[in-house]
Amino acid sequence: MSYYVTTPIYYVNAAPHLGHAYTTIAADVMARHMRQRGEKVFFLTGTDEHGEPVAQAAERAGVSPRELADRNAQRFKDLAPLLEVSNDFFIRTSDLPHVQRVQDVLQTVHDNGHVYKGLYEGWYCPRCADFKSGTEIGPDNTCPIHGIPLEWEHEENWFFRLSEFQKPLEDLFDRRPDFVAPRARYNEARAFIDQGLQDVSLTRAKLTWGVPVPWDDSQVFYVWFDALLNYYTALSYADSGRDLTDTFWPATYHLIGKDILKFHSIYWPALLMAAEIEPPQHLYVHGFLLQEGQKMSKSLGNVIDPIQVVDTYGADALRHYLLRDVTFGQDGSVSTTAFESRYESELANEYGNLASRTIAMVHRYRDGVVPRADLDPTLNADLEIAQHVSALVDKADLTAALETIWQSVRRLNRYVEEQAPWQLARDDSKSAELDAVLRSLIEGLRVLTVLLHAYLPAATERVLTALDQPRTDYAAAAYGAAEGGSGLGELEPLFPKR
RNA sequence: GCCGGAGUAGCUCAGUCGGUUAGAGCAGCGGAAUCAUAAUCCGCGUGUCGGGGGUUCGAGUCCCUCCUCCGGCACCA
Repeated sequence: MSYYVTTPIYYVNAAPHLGHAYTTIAADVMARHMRQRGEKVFFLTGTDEHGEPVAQAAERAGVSPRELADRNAQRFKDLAPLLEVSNDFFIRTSDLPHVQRVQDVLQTVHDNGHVYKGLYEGWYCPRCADFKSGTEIGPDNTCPIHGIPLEWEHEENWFFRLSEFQKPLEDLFDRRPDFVAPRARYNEARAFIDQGLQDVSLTRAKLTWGVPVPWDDSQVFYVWFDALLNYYTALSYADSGRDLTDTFWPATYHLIGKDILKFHSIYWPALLMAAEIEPPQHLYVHGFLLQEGQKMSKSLGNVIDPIQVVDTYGADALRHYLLRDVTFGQDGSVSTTAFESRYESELANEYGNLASRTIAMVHRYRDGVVPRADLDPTLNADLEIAQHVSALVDKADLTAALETIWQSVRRLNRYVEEQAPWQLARDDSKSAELDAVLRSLIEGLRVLTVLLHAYLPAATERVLTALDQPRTDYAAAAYGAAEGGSGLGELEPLFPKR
């Protein structure tokens, strides 16, 4: 089966921050997990580069929009490897093949009769690259997000007949109750549809930094349509010379933040239907990371800097923290003290030290060779959790999946205390017992490490190397999948105390 | 105003179809152990499950109502 997961493309004008890292990490965990299961995976992230704000910033900087975009996109591109993120491609909406493909698709929408010419006017925020209405307009006609004055704009442009898709969208939502998750977000989108859809402006006349409208060269496409199409266009050129569209479309999961729900749950499927392309399978809407009860925002200056955290603690630590401390799908608070606490008590003390003590005991008591003994069956229930974990990841319940694994990490530490191998080692008549305990511990550690691999790619790699059991495929996550007899290497502390 | 979500131990949160004395982690206190990154393990909670009312043999879990916070939409401007 094929599995296609995407992050939103990040607007290139902003600097990468924890929120970007969060979504990207979550998508990466899903992608890595599915690869372990042998699925054919494609994982896409990238940057959204068109629109007025970039053009303006470029002008201020005295460079072309393209040059500015090149410079800023690089920061997002660099973030992925830093976070141990394994995206298969990084799309930029300024990529020529993307631009061409957007034109193709939207030409089809036009040719299918879903586009007409109309007059658009309203209050426009150049930084949002969007017209504003209703409560979106702050006091004295300012943008409530940016606080800057809105500009009254009116222009003739092309409209997309969104209203025609009222019924098709209702049908889509009726037919597929899991189209948008969590449920609360489904309801929210559904409510928006139920109140009646109005046509939306598809193009802009005043902009130059955008995808030109093929049937009207005085216009470019409104940046949102250009941006949404990235999920589809990327497949056509990501793998040079080969079109992956038939393999991976429709996308399995678009991960998005709740702020862009409307575009993804309404405009996007409607647009695809207008182009006679199948809508994606699932949208999964995660929450916001809050600090001291407030949404993180650069302007508030209260952001945990992911680059700094990775620098000090490593990418695994950040990945673990974000998916463990914040229930995926809900808003959650984050703080440096909570981060440090998770790092020390869970990564260093529980998992890291479990690996250290287990491997050390095999070295000390059995010269570093895992005994060929039977496994202790009392651990079966705690270690045969692979199916349960994968079922949770299928639902994008990444926090519950990690919690499930972690229960068993704790179980193994308890097992060490219960069995007290150091006492068995003092009594020659207990030698067989000690063999069984050590073998079971090593095997348990290995199973949990395979399961954790999607979350902690770097640390688990080191553990599996030390165990001389490099397999990470999902079948290897079965208790007993590895035989005894391996010679163990050394393992430096996985998560050293800071 | 309408719709949704949330309100559970000092903190962060689980509680599936209503059912045994309401749970976990963290923090705190006491203890055990010594394989390990002084890492682990055990023990210790008198919580008005936001308030009130109702249904039920039985409600954190269902219904009504009110309060607070968050979000979506609408209205006003």
